[in-house]
Amino acid sequence: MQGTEYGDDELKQAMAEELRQRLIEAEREGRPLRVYCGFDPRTSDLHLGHTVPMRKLRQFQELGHEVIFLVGTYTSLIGDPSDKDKLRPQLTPEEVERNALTYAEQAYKVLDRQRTQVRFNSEWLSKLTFAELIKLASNFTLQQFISRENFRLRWEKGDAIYLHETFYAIMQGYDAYALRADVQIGGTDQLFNIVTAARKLMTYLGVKPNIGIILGILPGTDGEVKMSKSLGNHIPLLAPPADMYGKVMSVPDKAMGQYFRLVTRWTPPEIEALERGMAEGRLHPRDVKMKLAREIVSIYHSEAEAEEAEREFIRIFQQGDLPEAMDEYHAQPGQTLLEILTASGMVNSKSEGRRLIEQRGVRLDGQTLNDANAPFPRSGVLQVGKRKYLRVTLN
RNA sequence: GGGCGGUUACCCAAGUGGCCAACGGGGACUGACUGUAAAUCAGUUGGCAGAAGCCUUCGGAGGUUCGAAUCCUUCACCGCCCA
Repeated sequence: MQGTEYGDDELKQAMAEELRQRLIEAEREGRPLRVYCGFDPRTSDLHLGHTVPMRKLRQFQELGHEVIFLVGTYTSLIGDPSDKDKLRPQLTPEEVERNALTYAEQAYKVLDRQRTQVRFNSEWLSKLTFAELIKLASNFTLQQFISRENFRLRWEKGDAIYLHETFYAIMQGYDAYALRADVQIGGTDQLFNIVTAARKLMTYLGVKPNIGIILGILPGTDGEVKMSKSLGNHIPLLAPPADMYGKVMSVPDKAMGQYFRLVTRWTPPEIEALERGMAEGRLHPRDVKMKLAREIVSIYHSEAEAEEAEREFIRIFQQGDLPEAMDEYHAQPGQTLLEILTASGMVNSKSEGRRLIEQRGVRLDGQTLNDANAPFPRSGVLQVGKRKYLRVTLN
């Protein structure tokens, strides 16, 4: 149960106990547990946050259980209204299909391809009739929804809550029923959907309710809020090794514990040893974070690439050296600094370039440049801000 | 269906005829400090030019005015209250 977070000890114990019972039961029936987690294919760009439930699925897989990777195709067709007033364009079935495939492909960085069933919830949700929906919906009251924190806050703020948003819980509950799931995995934001909605509907429909495994939410690189692409605090799974390493290093110290538990392969005793080491001052947080970064890059790339990324990181940030690879730009004679900055895409506009120059953020081979309109002096490495480099050659 | 209120830059939000490219906060970016950070401090945050200045922006479209984010008309969307 590492990394779980029910926010309620009683619930946690009840779920742990029920899981134990279900395991015994399944054992007796000579079957594995059916474990699933749903994923939203609205985006195809997975990040570390997505891997948290996947990692838990993987553990079940390794213990020989049946794992279902459920793609929420039907949900995506409808379009998630949770971003209040922004109308999301509805995705076409083709787009959803395409996203789903690249999604699953990235998921196999964590999951065992051979032992993963991929299912799409449109399979059964598209066949539900209105009459069936009425019956399902009659299991819930408006009060239940309004008392959920995310709805309550919006309710109190006077923000719109659309009627069909309440369908989400019902749809998800029906997924669990359709799959006859023993266990459903999700983040704390899914607590209501998994524990309340799914269990209620499954019981109503006459099957054994699923057991919820509720995982903590991985904070983004800011260390504060949930990792998400739209907040720009995400670490994409497809990030190159050096970039991934650097992004992990930029995570504030206080969030390290959550990273240890949610996205590494480390065992609880190993994690405890690291934390104790830091608390007692024997281990430097920086070194521990470097170990963390190396671990994460190893998972998604390789041991060798992780070491390479680390060397690169040490060279650039700890020794102030230059990165090995950088973009090149061939300057024309007489071209000004400002022109080169914009033409090479180092800045978005001339105003931005001027601003950076004024702020002493533009350097050529370590020497600050301060004249935007002067012709570029010579070949060399142009650095903009902390981490943008460009090799400029001037004939 | 009726009455009222709202829609401002990446987000929240102030501004109710000129002093508005638009207060403040968050975020982001730059610099200092550092462990790469975080915290802190200083600065920047529409574009063109960088001297003055010009252009585009305050839900959409039109109008009034020397002049509009601010007034009027209309359309769209949202909220509240009443039915």
